[in-house]
Amino acid sequence: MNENDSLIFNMSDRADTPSRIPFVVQVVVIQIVKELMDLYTDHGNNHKEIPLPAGRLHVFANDEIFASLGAKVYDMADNNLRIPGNIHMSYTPDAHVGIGTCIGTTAVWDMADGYVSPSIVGSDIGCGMRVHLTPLSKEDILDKKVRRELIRAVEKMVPVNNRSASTYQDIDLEKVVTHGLKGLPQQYIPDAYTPNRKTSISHVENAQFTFDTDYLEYIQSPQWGRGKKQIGTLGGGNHFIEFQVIEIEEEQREIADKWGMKDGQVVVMIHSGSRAWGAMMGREYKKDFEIWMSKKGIGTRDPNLVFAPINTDEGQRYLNLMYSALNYAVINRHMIAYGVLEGMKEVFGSKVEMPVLYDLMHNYALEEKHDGKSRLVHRKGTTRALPPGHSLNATPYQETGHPVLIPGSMGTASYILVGQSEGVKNYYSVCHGAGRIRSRRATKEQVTVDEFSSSMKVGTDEEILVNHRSLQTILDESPQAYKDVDQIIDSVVGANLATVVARCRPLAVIKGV
DNA sequence: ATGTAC
Repeated sequence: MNENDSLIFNMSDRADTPSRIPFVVQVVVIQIVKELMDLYTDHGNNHKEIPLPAGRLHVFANDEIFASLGAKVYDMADNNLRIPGNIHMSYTPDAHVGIGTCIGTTAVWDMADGYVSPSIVGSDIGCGMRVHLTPLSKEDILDKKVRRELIRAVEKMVPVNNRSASTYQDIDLEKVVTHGLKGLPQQYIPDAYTPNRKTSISHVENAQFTFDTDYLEYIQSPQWGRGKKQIGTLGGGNHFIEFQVIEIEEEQREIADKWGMKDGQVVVMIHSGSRAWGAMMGREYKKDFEIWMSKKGIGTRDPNLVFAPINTDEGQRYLNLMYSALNYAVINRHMIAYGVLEGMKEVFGSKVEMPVLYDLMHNYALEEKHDGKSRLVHRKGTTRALPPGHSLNATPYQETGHPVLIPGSMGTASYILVGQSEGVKNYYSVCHGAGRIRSRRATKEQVTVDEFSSSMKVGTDEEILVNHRSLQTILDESPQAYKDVDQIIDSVVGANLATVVARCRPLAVIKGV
């Protein structure tokens, strides 16, 4: 992609991010930023530092990806840097324009006197990834008939249509948003998730986020109904369930062994979030922040970017309720996986085990200790990648560091990485995926179904099977909508933020609508 | 991303 293309893309994205300042002024801003872009410092190892008018932006990208970033993403970073007291702001190579803040942003404030921004967390709070290992190898599901059967069996348990209701009526919503995985009935923490029942939830990043439950009183009654109805449902857009086959990276074979991963093994990768529960939170509390800002006379160049100090009623209400959405997202992925396990049992027999490898998020703000200080780390489309030995690692991963789950696109590859100690320079944040190069609308206009189906190898023995009769309905999720994931991985590996443990190629894909 | 918002 050349620079002109990226500029056109970013200009057309303006429609999604309306701004109250006149168009002419925006052009001037972009030109100022463009001049400053030439003044960036190159630290080497895919790490660039850009002196924007409002502060410094770190960019972790190889030269090719760096050259493809349009002016609009720098304009957005400049807006975000205007929030007082920012300590660190960065882009991972998958950075692209989002609402108020780019996807691919890591932004940090001190807990003591810092700010929180629902715009930097983004709309799908707690959205993230989960991977389960299976006892199957590629040969077991190469037959298309078997894969079709598997897709059908999973769809019986995991609703993929927007309005279909949860399979589970015996889950107490208040319990799970309060206690996370610990609030689930015991039968949903099956032995088959792990050889040892006791460890199954210690494998995930956070089994429970604690918060002041008095704030749950702010949740309106329709939300409780909707939340209950959507437990264990997939959602639409980029959310998916994939059956993938893994190839271990030679140099990391030792870690792969410890994680129980083998060459040619089939794994289940899940991408989903907090559904309507978290979406409501973002919408509802954005209003709170707007009122706070107008009371204080604080304006922004982008009305979609709202923020308030952590130590305000508004900040506290948002943070506490955001944690309920993180709990929702984790149990939602857990229950999706439970549905997949039931589907697997139907096809491969009741003895199938499906241990969870890991579950982690890429949209949230979390209090973390850095340099001995408590800081609020916002990750909007970035993934935490803790290095070996870091004390925040989940118990089974203390020694190795935890698996970092990075989806590609449905026609390419996904990756499992592990963090590096040098990642401290970016608050241990890496990319969250390939990142879009085209908006949904632009993809539908520019990519044909033929191009899409040829990248899915339709009609060949290597065909990646999809649960949709026609690819037309999910055209905006075609591989052509995304950056080249190999370039993204090359960027973070070259920046010494993480290394590759395994490459995962899709064999079957389940998408929502 | 979202029973796609006012």
